[in-house]
Amino acid sequence: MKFAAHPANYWLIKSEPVSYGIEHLKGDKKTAWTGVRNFQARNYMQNDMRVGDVVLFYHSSCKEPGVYGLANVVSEAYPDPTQFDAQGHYFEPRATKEKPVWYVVDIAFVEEFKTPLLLTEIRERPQFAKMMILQPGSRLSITPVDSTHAEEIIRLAHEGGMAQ
DNA sequence: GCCAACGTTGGC
DNA sequence: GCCAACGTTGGC
Repeated sequence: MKFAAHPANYWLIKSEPVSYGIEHLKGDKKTAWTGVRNFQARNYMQNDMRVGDVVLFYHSSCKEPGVYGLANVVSEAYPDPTQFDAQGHYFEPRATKEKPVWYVVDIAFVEEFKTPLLLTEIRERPQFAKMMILQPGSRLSITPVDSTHAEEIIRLAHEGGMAQ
Protein backbone atom coordinates (compact mmCIF):
# COMPACT_ATOMS: atom_id res chain seq x y z
CA MET A 1 0.00 0.00 0.00
CA LYS A 2 1.56 3.18 -1.13
CA PHE A 3 -0.17 5.47 1.34
CA ALA A 4 -0.09 3.33 4.46
CA ALA A 5 -0.05 5.48 7.58
CA HIS A 6 2.83 3.57 9.13
CA PRO A 7 4.79 1.84 6.43
CA ALA A 8 6.98 -0.94 7.76
CA ASN A 9 10.70 -0.61 7.61
CA TYR A 10 12.74 -3.44 6.20
CA TRP A 11 15.91 -4.79 7.73
CA LEU A 12 18.44 -7.43 6.87
CA ILE A 13 19.79 -9.44 9.80
CA LYS A 14 22.75 -11.75 9.38
CA SER A 15 23.19 -14.92 11.31
CA GLU A 16 25.47 -17.89 11.01
CA PRO A 17 23.21 -20.88 10.38
CA VAL A 18 25.45 -23.21 12.39
CA SER A 19 24.74 -21.16 15.50
CA TYR A 20 21.25 -19.83 14.75
CA GLY A 21 19.58 -20.31 11.37
CA ILE A 22 16.06 -19.71 10.12
CA GLU A 23 15.04 -23.23 11.15
CA HIS A 24 16.04 -22.44 14.74
CA LEU A 25 13.78 -19.39 14.64
CA LYS A 26 11.05 -21.51 13.11
CA GLY A 27 11.29 -23.90 16.05
CA ASP A 28 11.49 -21.15 18.66
CA LYS A 29 8.72 -19.07 17.00
CA LYS A 30 10.28 -16.01 18.64
CA THR A 31 13.68 -15.02 19.99
CA ALA A 32 15.54 -12.11 21.56
CA TRP A 33 18.26 -10.97 19.16
CA THR A 34 20.99 -11.02 21.80
CA GLY A 35 24.72 -10.75 21.40
CA VAL A 36 24.97 -7.85 18.97
CA ARG A 37 28.16 -6.03 19.94
CA ASN A 38 28.43 -3.37 17.31
CA PHE A 39 27.31 0.17 18.04
CA GLN A 40 25.80 0.92 14.66
CA ALA A 41 23.76 -2.29 14.70
CA ARG A 42 22.70 -1.56 18.27
CA ASN A 43 21.60 1.94 17.29
CA TYR A 44 19.38 0.55 14.57
CA MET A 45 17.67 -1.72 17.10
CA GLN A 46 17.46 0.92 19.78
CA ASN A 47 16.37 3.88 17.69
CA ASP A 48 14.94 2.81 14.39
CA MET A 49 13.27 -0.59 14.64
CA ARG A 50 9.53 -0.62 15.16
CA VAL A 51 7.12 -3.38 16.01
CA GLY A 52 5.89 -4.76 12.73
CA ASP A 53 9.06 -4.10 10.76
CA VAL A 54 10.02 -6.86 8.37
CA VAL A 55 13.31 -8.70 8.73
CA LEU A 56 15.07 -10.44 5.88
CA PHE A 57 16.82 -13.33 7.60
CA TYR A 58 20.26 -13.79 6.05
CA HIS A 59 22.61 -16.72 6.48
CA SER A 60 26.28 -15.69 6.54
CA SER A 61 29.59 -17.51 6.83
CA CYS A 62 28.20 -20.63 5.24
CA LYS A 63 28.39 -22.51 1.96
CA GLU A 64 25.54 -20.63 0.29
CA PRO A 65 25.04 -17.21 1.87
CA GLY A 66 21.71 -15.57 1.12
CA VAL A 67 18.26 -14.61 2.35
CA TYR A 68 16.56 -17.69 3.76
CA GLY A 69 13.32 -16.34 5.17
CA LEU A 70 11.37 -13.61 6.90
CA ALA A 71 10.77 -12.48 10.46
CA ASN A 72 8.96 -9.64 12.18
CA VAL A 73 10.09 -7.24 14.86
CA VAL A 74 7.74 -7.92 17.78
CA SER A 75 9.11 -5.79 20.63
CA GLU A 76 10.55 -2.42 21.37
CA ALA A 77 14.25 -2.33 22.25
CA TYR A 78 15.23 -3.40 25.76
CA PRO A 79 18.56 -4.13 27.49
CA ASP A 80 20.36 -7.24 26.27
CA PRO A 81 20.34 -9.57 29.32
CA THR A 82 23.53 -11.32 28.17
CA GLN A 83 25.61 -8.20 28.93
CA PHE A 84 25.03 -8.77 32.68
CA ASP A 85 26.13 -12.40 32.74
CA ALA A 86 29.67 -12.31 34.11
CA GLN A 87 30.24 -15.91 33.09
CA GLY A 88 28.86 -15.50 29.60
CA HIS A 89 30.58 -14.81 26.32
CA TYR A 90 28.66 -11.54 25.87
CA PHE A 91 29.45 -10.03 29.24
CA GLU A 92 29.92 -6.26 29.17
CA PRO A 93 31.91 -4.95 32.16
CA ARG A 94 30.93 -1.34 31.45
CA ALA A 95 27.23 -2.09 31.67
CA THR A 96 25.09 -1.52 34.76
CA LYS A 97 21.37 -2.11 35.17
CA GLU A 98 20.92 1.66 35.31
CA LYS A 99 23.10 2.26 32.28
CA PRO A 100 23.03 -0.72 29.95
CA VAL A 101 25.31 -0.66 26.94
CA TRP A 102 23.63 -3.17 24.63
CA TYR A 103 20.03 -3.53 23.50
CA VAL A 104 17.95 -6.14 21.73
CA VAL A 105 14.58 -6.52 20.09
CA ASP A 106 12.50 -9.67 19.84
CA ILE A 107 11.90 -11.11 16.40
CA ALA A 108 9.28 -13.67 15.46
CA PHE A 109 9.35 -16.27 12.73
CA VAL A 110 7.25 -15.48 9.66
CA GLU A 111 8.41 -17.71 6.86
CA GLU A 112 11.20 -19.96 5.66
CA PHE A 113 11.68 -19.62 1.91
CA LYS A 114 11.27 -22.87 -0.01
CA THR A 115 14.11 -21.59 -2.15
CA PRO A 116 16.47 -19.07 -0.55
CA LEU A 117 17.59 -16.09 -2.60
CA LEU A 118 21.34 -16.57 -2.63
CA LEU A 119 23.88 -13.80 -2.42
CA THR A 120 25.17 -14.81 -5.86
CA GLU A 121 21.69 -14.24 -7.31
CA ILE A 122 21.35 -10.89 -5.59
CA ARG A 123 24.74 -9.80 -6.94
CA GLU A 124 23.73 -10.77 -10.46
CA ARG A 125 20.92 -8.24 -10.53
CA PRO A 126 21.87 -4.62 -11.20
CA GLN A 127 18.85 -3.25 -9.31
CA PHE A 128 20.44 -4.41 -6.05
CA ALA A 129 23.85 -2.82 -6.66
CA LYS A 130 23.38 -0.16 -3.99
CA MET A 131 22.28 -2.50 -1.21
CA MET A 132 24.44 -2.21 1.88
CA ILE A 133 25.30 -5.89 2.08
CA LEU A 134 26.71 -5.76 -1.43
CA GLN A 135 29.13 -2.96 -0.63
CA PRO A 136 32.72 -4.15 -0.35
CA GLY A 137 33.65 -5.01 3.21
CA SER A 138 30.18 -4.52 4.63
CA ARG A 139 30.21 -6.49 7.86
CA LEU A 140 27.33 -4.86 9.65
CA SER A 141 25.07 -7.56 11.06
CA ILE A 142 21.94 -5.41 10.90
CA THR A 143 21.29 -3.10 7.97
CA PRO A 144 18.25 -1.19 6.73
CA VAL A 145 16.98 -2.27 3.31
CA ASP A 146 15.08 -0.04 0.88
CA SER A 147 11.49 -1.17 0.60
CA THR A 148 11.82 -1.57 -3.16
CA HIS A 149 14.84 -3.83 -2.69
CA ALA A 150 13.21 -5.80 0.11
CA GLU A 151 9.96 -6.35 -1.76
CA GLU A 152 11.87 -7.43 -4.84
CA ILE A 153 13.94 -9.90 -2.84
CA ILE A 154 10.80 -11.39 -1.32
CA ARG A 155 9.13 -11.58 -4.73
CA LEU A 156 12.15 -13.30 -6.30
CA ALA A 157 12.40 -15.76 -3.43
CA HIS A 158 8.74 -16.66 -3.82
CA GLU A 159 9.13 -17.03 -7.58
CA GLY A 160 12.13 -19.30 -7.08
CA GLY A 161 10.04 -21.49 -4.83
CA MET A 162 7.32 -21.84 -7.44
CA ALA A 163 9.76 -22.59 -10.23
CA GLN A 164 10.87 -25.83 -8.60
C1' DG B 1 42.07 -21.71 5.51
C1' DC B 2 43.08 -17.24 3.54
C1' DC B 3 42.87 -12.54 3.60
C1' DA B 4 40.84 -7.95 2.92
C1' DA B 5 38.13 -4.79 5.20
C1' DC B 6 36.44 -3.06 9.03
C1' DG B 7 35.31 -1.65 14.18
C1' DT B 8 37.23 -1.23 18.61
C1' DT B 9 40.72 -0.62 21.98
C1' DG B 10 44.29 1.51 24.41
C1' DG B 11 48.77 3.90 24.72
C1' DC B 12 50.45 8.23 24.16
C1' DG C 1 42.04 13.03 20.05
C1' DC C 2 45.13 10.41 17.13
C1' DC C 3 46.40 6.15 15.29
C1' DA C 4 48.67 1.59 15.46
C1' DA C 5 47.57 -2.86 16.89
C1' DC C 6 44.40 -6.13 17.40
C1' DG C 7 40.34 -9.07 16.84
C1' DT C 8 36.47 -10.18 14.04
C1' DT C 9 33.68 -10.76 10.02
C1' DG C 10 32.51 -13.07 6.00
C1' DG C 11 33.05 -14.20 1.08
C1' DC C 12 35.77 -16.97 -1.55
